[in-house]
Order: sequence, then structure tokens, then C-alpha cells
Amino acid sequence: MNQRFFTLPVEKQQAIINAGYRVFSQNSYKNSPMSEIADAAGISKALLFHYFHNKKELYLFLWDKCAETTIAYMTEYGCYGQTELFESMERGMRAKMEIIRRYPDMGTFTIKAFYEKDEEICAAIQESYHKYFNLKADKTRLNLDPSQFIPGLDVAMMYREMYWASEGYLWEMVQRGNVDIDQMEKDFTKLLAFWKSIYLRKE
Amino acid sequence: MNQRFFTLPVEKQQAIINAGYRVFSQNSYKNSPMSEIADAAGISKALLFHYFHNKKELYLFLWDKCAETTIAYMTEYGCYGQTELFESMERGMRAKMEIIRRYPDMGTFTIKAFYEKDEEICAAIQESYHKYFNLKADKTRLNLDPSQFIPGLDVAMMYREMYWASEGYLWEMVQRGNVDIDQMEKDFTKLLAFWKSIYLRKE
DNA sequence: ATATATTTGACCAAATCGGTTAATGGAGGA
DNA sequence: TCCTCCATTAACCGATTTGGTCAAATATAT
Repeated sequence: MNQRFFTLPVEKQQAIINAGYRVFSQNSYKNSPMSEIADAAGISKALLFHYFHNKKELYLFLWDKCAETTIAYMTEYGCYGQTELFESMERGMRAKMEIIRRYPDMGTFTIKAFYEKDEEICAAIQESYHKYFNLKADKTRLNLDPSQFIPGLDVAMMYREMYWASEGYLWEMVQRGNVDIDQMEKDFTKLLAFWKSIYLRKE
Repeated sequence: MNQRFFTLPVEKQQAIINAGYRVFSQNSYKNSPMSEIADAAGISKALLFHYFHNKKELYLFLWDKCAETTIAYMTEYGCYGQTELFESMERGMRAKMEIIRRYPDMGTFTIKAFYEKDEEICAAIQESYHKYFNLKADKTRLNLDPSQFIPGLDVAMMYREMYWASEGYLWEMVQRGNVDIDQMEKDFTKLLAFWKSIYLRKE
């Protein structure tokens, strides 16, 4: 790709990136026209091809950007090395919401890219999968000492359930189109308080 | 549309319907080629146009089929008029899983269609929205007498949380591609038991 | 064999695709 | 003021694909 892309104003870079995420997340690779991405970014198709020499290059750039961005935000929000369950959950959620704020369609793109069938790119995607493999939450470090929870609680099940609920919530929000981050903050704070109120052992 | 479509063997009808749901749920309306749908259904493009005279007609047929199917399954599984919370939750989930078994991509199509921007169809979609509006779970009939739950429980929050978790779970499964209904049954049974174990007041 | 219904390959004009090229226009330095 | 440089684009390219048609081929039933 053309390195001059990085000298563009950041807002313009993000406009192009988000346009790519949007179109690629709403269509298969084959059925995602470069012209539509250019339109969504507010630039001409020729300029898009000036920065990314072909469609595959743009797609793989966006793919790498996913891993890079995720790691960056997870690090910034101190998600790694957490030992306390709810603290870990909260930091993870805040990192995710911040990513959604900057790149609303990145999450959807990531999943779609992972399952993309087109032979022109699926090889390259699967090859670099290890970049994502590393991110898998290191639950091993979590302190899941049962004594902090209500007696007889199935801790593993609780963990899965909380994960599904937060995914379901985020998915509902993203699907809706324009995401209201402030509302999401409030909702998630309430959700977290709710979890604590029912799962933690009361004195 | 050509009424002879309904004289086809049911499996063939479903193959065509599922092909439509698949392609339309993975691409925007404009970027969904009829040829791709025909290929996915295992028939020729000409035959597809024989049953559905144009793309819009097929799309709107599939849209109506969503509402019709949902109502049919919800009725069959006795989802309406339930008063007990977990019973209602279980029946709803089983109906949804059964829909996924027959039409794996219908749910994704429904949401995508609802937010579709293409002016050729978005008018027609929004117009017939009332068909879906009726389905909204009639929570009013639910018996949410707090005495059955653990003391101090935020019942509304519990309800939302359970909804998000089941949506998040289903979404994860559908996204994965080939859905394993048996596994889903097991997972959901465990999930339901878990909810009861933590939310219901113990004697 | 004949009549009828199902299914398709081949075809169409028009649009769109990924990608290129030559030109435009504006900012900065001399 | 003129020149250079570079971001930006309109116009263009050949190739492919699009939504949609049609006549012919095939299967089915009588």
C-alpha cells in the first residue's frame, strides 16, 4: 500500500477505514464494490486506488488493523493480567465500547472476515489468525475463588452467561445503526451492578 | 409471483427460500445477485425468475415469510398467553431454535431487511412493519409477582439480561455457520436451569 | 405418441466491476 | 510571479456481471 496514506489527517484516515469496515461488513468480499467504499468515505474511487493498489490489499490492511486496534485498546484499558472477575469484565467492556466508538463496524467485519469463503483472501486470513489467537482472554489468571460468590454457584456457567449477555447487548446496539455510546455506558454500568448484586456473597 | 412455486416439493421450496435468506443476509439488497441465489439453491437462474418475476418480488416474499413463519412457530410452541416467566422463556427459545433449524439465516435476514436503506424496497418494508409489531412479547400477561424470586431482585433487569444472553448465544451459534441444534438444546437447558437456580427463591 | 409442465443454456442490452491515465487545482518555495 | 510538487479527480478502459427473456430441451402424465 501507499505509505502516504498515513500522512493524511487522522479523521480522513478513519473515514476511509470506517467506510471499508462498513461496506465489507455488509457484503461478502466479492460483492463489496470499491466504488461504494469510496463513496462512503467521501472520496473518489481513483484516490482510494491511489492509497490501496487493489481491493485485496485494502481488505487485508483492514484485517490487520483489527488485531492491531484490539490489542492497542485492550492494553490501554488494562485488560491483560487482571485477576478480579468483575474488574476484568468492566475493563474489557469499556475497551470494546471505545473501539465501537471509533470503528463502529470493526467487530462485525472481524467475524465476517474470519468466516469469509472467497479463495482470494481466506488463505491469507487464516494464516494470520494467530494474531487473534493471542488475544483470547487469559482466564487462567482470574481469581475465581468460589468463596466470594453465593454458595453453590456454577462459576463457569456464570462466566459464559455474562459473556453472552454482553455480546448480545453490544450486537443489539451495533445492529441498530447509530450507536449511542453514552447510553451504552449507563446500561453497562447498571448491568455490572446487577451482576454483582446477585452473584457476590452478601455479608 | 408464480403460484406454482407452492406445488414444488417442500424441500425444494425450502432450498430456494434458504438460498434467498443466505445471500440477502450476507449482502445488501443491491449487491445480492439473483444468480448467486440460484446457485445456492441448486437451480438455474431462469427457473428462479420463473417463480419470482423479479428481485424485488422475491425479496418481499421472503420478508413476508419471516413474519408468517415466526407467528406460526410461536403459536405452535404455545408462546402466546404464557404467564409463567421461565416457561415463557423456554417456549420462546425452543420456537426460535426450531426456526433456525429450518431457516438458519432467517433471523439475520429479518434484521438486515428492517434496516435496509435501498429506496426500492425500504418503503415496502416499513409499511408492513406492523406484522412484526404484533409479535412483540406481551409481557403484560407475565406473572412477575416478586415473591417467587429472591428478595430484592430487580426483575426488569433480570428479564433484559436473560434476553440479551439468549440473543448473544443464538447469534454466536448462527455466526459460526453450521448450527448444531442438539448442542444448542443442551446448552439452553443448562442455561435455563442456571437461571432458575439463581433467581428463584429457595425454600 | 401426444399434450403439458418443468427446467435450462444461450442470449440480450445495460450497468458495473477493478483498475488506469491524464489532467486539474491548490499550496509552498524561489 | 513562476515553478514544482503532490493530492485529487473526471473520464476512460476492457472485461465481467447484472436483471431479465426466450426458445428449446427435458421430464411427466395421459
